[in-house]
Amino acid sequence: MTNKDLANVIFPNITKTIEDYEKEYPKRNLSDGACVTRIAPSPTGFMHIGNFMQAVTNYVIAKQSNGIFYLRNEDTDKAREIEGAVELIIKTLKQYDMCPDEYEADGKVFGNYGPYIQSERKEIYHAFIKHLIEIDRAYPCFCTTEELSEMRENQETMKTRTGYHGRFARCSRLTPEEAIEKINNGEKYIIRFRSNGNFDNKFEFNDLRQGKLFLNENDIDEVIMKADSMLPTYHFAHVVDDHLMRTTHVVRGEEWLPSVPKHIQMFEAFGFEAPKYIHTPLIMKKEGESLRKISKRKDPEASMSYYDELGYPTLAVIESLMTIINSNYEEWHTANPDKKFTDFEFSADKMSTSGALYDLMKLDDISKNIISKMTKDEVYEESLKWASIHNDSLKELIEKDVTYYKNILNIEREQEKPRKDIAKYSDIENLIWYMYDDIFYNKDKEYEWKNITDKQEIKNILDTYLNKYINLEDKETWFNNIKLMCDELGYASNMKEYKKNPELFKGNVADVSTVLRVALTSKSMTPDLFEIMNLMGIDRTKERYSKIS
RNA sequence: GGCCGGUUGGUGAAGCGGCUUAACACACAUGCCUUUCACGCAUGCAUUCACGGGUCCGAAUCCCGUACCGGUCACCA
Repeated sequence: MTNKDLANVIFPNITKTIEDYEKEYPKRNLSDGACVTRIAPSPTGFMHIGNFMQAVTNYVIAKQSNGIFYLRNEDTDKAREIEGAVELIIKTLKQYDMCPDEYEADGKVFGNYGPYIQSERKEIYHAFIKHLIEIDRAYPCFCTTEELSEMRENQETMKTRTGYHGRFARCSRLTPEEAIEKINNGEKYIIRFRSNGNFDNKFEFNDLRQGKLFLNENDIDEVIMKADSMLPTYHFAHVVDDHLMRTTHVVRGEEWLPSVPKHIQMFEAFGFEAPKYIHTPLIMKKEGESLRKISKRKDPEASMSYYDELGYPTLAVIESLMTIINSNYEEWHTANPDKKFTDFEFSADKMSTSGALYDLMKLDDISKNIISKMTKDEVYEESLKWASIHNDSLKELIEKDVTYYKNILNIEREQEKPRKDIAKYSDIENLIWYMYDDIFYNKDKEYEWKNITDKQEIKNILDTYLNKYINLEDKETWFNNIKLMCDELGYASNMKEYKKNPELFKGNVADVSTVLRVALTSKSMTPDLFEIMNLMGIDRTKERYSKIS
């Protein structure tokens, strides 16, 4: 009996050959230099910011080379699969305007290189495994879990390298006859790849980010097909899928680097060219003195839903990630303010080498800049979209009077140097509530008086203002009136003079303005007072001032 | 423990043997401008690149060792 017989015993119904599949999934017809990238999540839960960062990287590489960015659902671990996980990832990608060119969802396949769900590719994997068995590069292994862990313990006490290799690889020495007999006896088995490597040999591997690396050859006979589901392990699926789907660049987490020798070996066994690899740093978080991987349980910001809930513009999240992906992104962006992030020339070797700390402050800064450059209509639309899902009271506020809301947003906006106070849509409510009378009068608030706190003096300023000086014609007249009032009441209307001889005055025009501001809004920090007063109108201003006592 | 990688300010980092008295950005501080805050502008913030040794006329940059940090060693991806 031969390996061919063995292969037929294991896969009696597999008739397609790997050549058939080669023809079915031919090399993609793309322009020179076009990159085919992918995001290959396993559907085990939420969308992690690290996965998302890889998605952004893949997306940028594909888009800027006129290539293809596709999504492959790696659902070979049925035990860990969580329903709806991939749908969430696709939804997130679409939300961020990074929809894959090819993917599969809701029973529909988009693209010619599918299925894009691994559990639907079983037959393909089987054909490839069958081929390996035929050429004696794979074999069934009948070792039980118990035997394997016993072996491991032995290896540990003997202080030898653990794993199924060399003389420890018992089943690798089974003849086809023996193997077939065991199978016929109903013994459970898995399929292992037959390594031809020598751990003491090094080979050169070129990672596009890390550069030249010298890695030990793999000598472990890795499991390539699992017993119960007959589905492939990650390693094998990676080799088959990325070849058949004609992936040119694999961007994946650094945690995969140690298994590169296995993957290279498998590509070689088939005579396939391996893709180019970019192993990306993990996103880290500082905890006390030490760094650790950003974690789903401890760090809410690890989940993409965090940014959604707080209402960060999608572009802000992407750009903040871009600054980690390539730290020269920011400089490029200031030099090319009108270009899209996909136009940025990504270079793998500029990726950071150590684990990046995700900086929420930086995100806020980027986000403030982005929102400040939006028109009032854009902010209105985006904030309403956000509020409709995440904040009922803001939604109500907006819809009560859309024009008024837009006018509020427009204070110090749509000008050359716009105000930057909104980092995320969830900030808005707290920034504008005092513009609404029903909230203003019902809210339990404190007036943030500054230098002038004497009730009598405040009353005096407000009364004088209301009686003689209130004027909303234009900003200049308005402010001139305030200055005139300052002169009358003994406050300095000119800051320079005040600074020269502060003792000559009761205070200055800034102090007086602050009183007018706080009395109107209760806050010492607001956008331009004239515009606020103008928006509210004289009657509402009088009303609010009259409530101060 | 084996293998691989990393270590530049509060943070992200640039630099890859002389152009560095270590870029840029965030944060922070101060000043200016200003009706406050913010915006904007200006200035300051690592005499030093984990530590020790070596190579060299010259090192953050190359080599060796030490320490620390991270990844990985599953029928998980």
